This record gives sequence, C-alpha cells and structure tokens, in this order.
Amino acid sequence: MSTVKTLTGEEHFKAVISHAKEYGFIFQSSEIYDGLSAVYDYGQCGAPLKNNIREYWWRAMVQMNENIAGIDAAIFMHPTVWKASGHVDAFNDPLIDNKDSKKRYRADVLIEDHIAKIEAKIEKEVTKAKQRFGESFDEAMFRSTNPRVVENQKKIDEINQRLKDCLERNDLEGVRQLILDLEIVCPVSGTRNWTEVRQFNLMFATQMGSVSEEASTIYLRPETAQGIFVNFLNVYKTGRMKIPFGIAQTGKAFRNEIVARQFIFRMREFEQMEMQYFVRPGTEMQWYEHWKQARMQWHLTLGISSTKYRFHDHIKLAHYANAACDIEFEFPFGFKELEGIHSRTDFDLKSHEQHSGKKLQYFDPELNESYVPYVVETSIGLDRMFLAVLSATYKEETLEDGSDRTVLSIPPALAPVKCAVLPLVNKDNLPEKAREIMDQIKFGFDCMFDAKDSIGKRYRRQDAIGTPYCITIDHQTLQDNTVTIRERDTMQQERIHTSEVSRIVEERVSMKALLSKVS
RNA sequence: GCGGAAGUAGCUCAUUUGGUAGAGCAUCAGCCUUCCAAGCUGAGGGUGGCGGGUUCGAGCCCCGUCUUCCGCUCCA
Repeated sequence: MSTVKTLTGEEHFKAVISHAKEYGFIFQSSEIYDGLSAVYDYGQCGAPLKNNIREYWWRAMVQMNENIAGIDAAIFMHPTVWKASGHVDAFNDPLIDNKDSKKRYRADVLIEDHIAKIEAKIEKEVTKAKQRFGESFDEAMFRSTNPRVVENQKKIDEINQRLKDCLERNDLEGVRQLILDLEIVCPVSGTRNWTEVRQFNLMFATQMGSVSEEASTIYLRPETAQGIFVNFLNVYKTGRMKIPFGIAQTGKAFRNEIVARQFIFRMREFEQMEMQYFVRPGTEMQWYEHWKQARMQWHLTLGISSTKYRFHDHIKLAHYANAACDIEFEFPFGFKELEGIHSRTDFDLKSHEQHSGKKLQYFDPELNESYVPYVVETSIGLDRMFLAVLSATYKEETLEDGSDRTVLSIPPALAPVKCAVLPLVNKDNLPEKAREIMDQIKFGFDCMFDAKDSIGKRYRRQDAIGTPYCITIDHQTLQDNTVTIRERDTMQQERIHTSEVSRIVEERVSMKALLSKVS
C-alpha cells in the first residue's frame, strides 16, 4: 500500500501552485513582462480541466433540468444596468488609511460607527428615564423633548446629511473633512493622522464608440447575474417558460479587487457559473432549500471527500436577500466560499422595472394574475472550483518500494487527458502498433501518446496531470491484440482486447455516470 | 493600497570582503530496453525581474519600479 504524505496547509498550497505551473495548468498572465497582478492564464492542461468543470455544471443544470434555459449574455451591458443592480454605489467605497496604525477603513463606515456611538448615548438616556418614570413613561414624548436626546439626534441628522451630500457629489475631501470635524480617531492607534480619502473603482470602465469625443463610458460586468435579469422577459416569452423556471449561464466577470491574492482564488478577471431560478412569491424558501441541497449534491457527486464541504448560513443579509448561504470548501488556506445560494427576492427585477420602465412580470395562469417573480440564485466561481479540484486531488505518495509519486486524482470525467497510449519500448514495431490504436480511439476522448523514457517514468508523468488510464502496448499485443490498461489511483492493470479499449475507457471517463447521480 | 520578506536556467538551489555565472532534476538528440522515477553519450537553455546610481569592475552595495509570498477591509 502507498502512503500519502501529510503536508501543512502552506506546504500543500505552495506545492499545488508550482505543480500547476510545471504541468501546464495555470500560468501567470504576461509572465515574460513580469506578470500582471491577480490575472492568470490556463495552460494546455488547465484549459481542458476548466472546460470539463464548466461542462459538468452546464449539463447538470441545463441538460438535466427541462425548465432551465442556458444563455450567453454579453460582457458589455448598458450603464444603467449597474445603477439598477446597485453596483455603481456598492462598488465605489471611499477608503481612508490611518498613517499610524496602517489600518484601512471605509470612510463612510467610520462615520456611521461614530453615529452609532451617539445613538447609543440616546438609548442610554432613554433607558435611564424609563427606569426613573416606570409605567407612566412616554418614550415618544421623551425622545422629542429631552434636551440631551434632541441635541444628539440633531447631531446625527446633521452628520447624515453631510455624509449623504458628500457621497452624492462624490466629494471625497468633504468626507475627510467630516471625519476630521467629528474628531474620529483610529480604533487601533487612537490618532487622527488620516490619509486622503480615496475611491477604489471596483468596476472596470472602458469606452464604447471609436471616436473619443462621442465615446461613452461602459463597464465590464462585475457579475453575470444581470445578464440573466435583463433577459428574463426574452427567455420567458420566446422559450415558452412556466414558473418555476431557471436561466443559467457561465461567463467572465471583472472586479478591481483591493486585495487580490491567494492564486486563482481571487482574480481580477474570473468566471462565474450562475443560475437564477424564478419562482412564485411565497415559495422562495422551499426552492432555496431545494437548490441548497441540489448544489451540494452536485459537489459531492464528484467524489471529493464530503468533509471538505460545509454550509455557511449568512446571518447578516445583503439588502436584496431574505436568505443566503455559502457552500464553503476547505482550501489549503482554510474553509472559504466556493459557491453562494441566495434568495434574492424580487429586488433585481423590480429595480430593473423601475430603471427601464418595462414591466418584468410573469402572468401566472393558475392564479390568474401577474407578479414580479422571486429569484433564488446559485452562483459558483469556476476558477475557485478549479482550485478546489486541484488542491483536493493533489497528493504526494510514498509507494511500498520507497519511491515517490505525485498524483492528481481528478475525477475521470474532469481529467484533461483521459487516456495515455504507451508503447512499452520505443522499438520492435511497438510505437507503430501504438499509433494504430491511438488513431482508433482518439475520436472518443482526449488521448496522449508518449514513447520517451522508461515506462515507469511515463506512468508518473501521466499521474502528475491526472490521466485516469494508461494503455500499454507490449510484445504480446503484436501476437494477440491485447493491451494492458492501468488505473491511475490503484496502479492496477488488467489485460483487455484492443477492440474493447474505446468502450471501456469511454464508460469509465464519461460524464453520464455523474449526471445520473445529480438529477 | 500599507507594513514585512523575497526575485539567479522550465523547477529546486549554489556562487559571502563586489573580480569572466554553476549543479541536480527537467527538456531535446542518439544509444540501451526494462510494466511503475533516478542507465550511457551529447546538446540547447541565463544581458542574474526590470531601470537607474556608486565603482576600474555589481548577481552581491544604494535608489526606483514590477512581481510573488506573509499580515489588514470587500467578494465568486
């Protein structure tokens, strides 16, 4: 039996990153020019693995669900989309640093925290008064007449007004002045040694229109979901959809992260796989539960240990959600969000109704009425899923004979190469025979031919990129047309007829088996 | 973005008062032939991250810049 080496999280992560480069999974973008921060390219093994993960998702969602339609919306969208979605506001946080503690804060949050302190003072007054007056206490009256409460409330209103004015006018200097005027100190250093307030544009802007004077600013989408919402009516009308139904898509999204790190976990350009499920209002919680379970099932079907996954329910909900959870995955650097499942209410469609003036409603024949559907969203990062697969399947083993091997136990259906074709020795007509077999089977799945170096070394090379099967052509093959087929994880071999290779490999690497378990 | 560490061949690393840049693995060609890495011979591959400065001379000292890694706020 082989034993798997135990690596610390950091060792494991480093090993995965260098393995990803060494075997052509992930390269840093523009590496010959010193790279581009937080942007990565997928190499000759990475691209097929990524495609396979995407295909597994697409087929599990679109092919396996009659009522889910797949689309492919453009990355460029009308600028108003991002006003409607809230990204224009939410993605323009004003930030400020304290020069002494080197801590960074959101400037508006600092001010809001200050307001919260004043509010706490008011509550204290009220509580005290309540105790003093007992039964006869008129809280509303107290709040409107007590001088200290009134004064504090006035302060709060003034601060709120100033903050609102500044944010609306995009007056960053005004925000800074407000922080100085309020004498807000850094909670860590206790000083008022603040930097300028700076704005980080989390959306990438570009120009539409080739003549610069006439060009207008548009954004690369920071999420794919809006491409689904703006097409809700199109798909509903042209696809003859009946609620509940879903719209799915995969695609690139772009965010200027303040801190972009941890390899491909957090990238500026990344790919999402999202499905928005439109349901009758009031039924959203049952569908939320349904998709929570269905999505977890999709993950577990891959065969990666279930202990690597867990749900994390959000306590604090975003403004558009009435329920939300993450599927977290245990990456080498700990449990982190891999997928989100959100009950988004009718926030998005309603907002688009308001901004576009179009009626984004569904006529429900059962109820004989129209309504804005509620939405349950499932959203998974493809690159994160890629990293999950890579880090969960990377293993360094010590074999019985004391030798080492590095193997990626990638689920066969996702593996970049399905089958290697190896002549045992590079002579005696074995390479020719091997080519002949390769030419027969290559139509069904990705194959790789390798005749260089010893057979053991070639097996290790295939293990390193996660090839589930190796077909070896030996002298016996020339006599009876049989070959050995070696399984990656067990390294066990069996002898099969060449005419069966295609069928057997196809059976074992096919996505069908996975799909039958998720639906 | 801020603070700390680092950057030499595809990978892992040497080269210590600053004096012409090396090894192993990997790659390629040939030989050998053997079902689980590490046989033999040969070859290619580096303007030392990049730019500037000090010096007769810089991989090494200084400055800038880029990238990566470790700590802080948002997200998929």
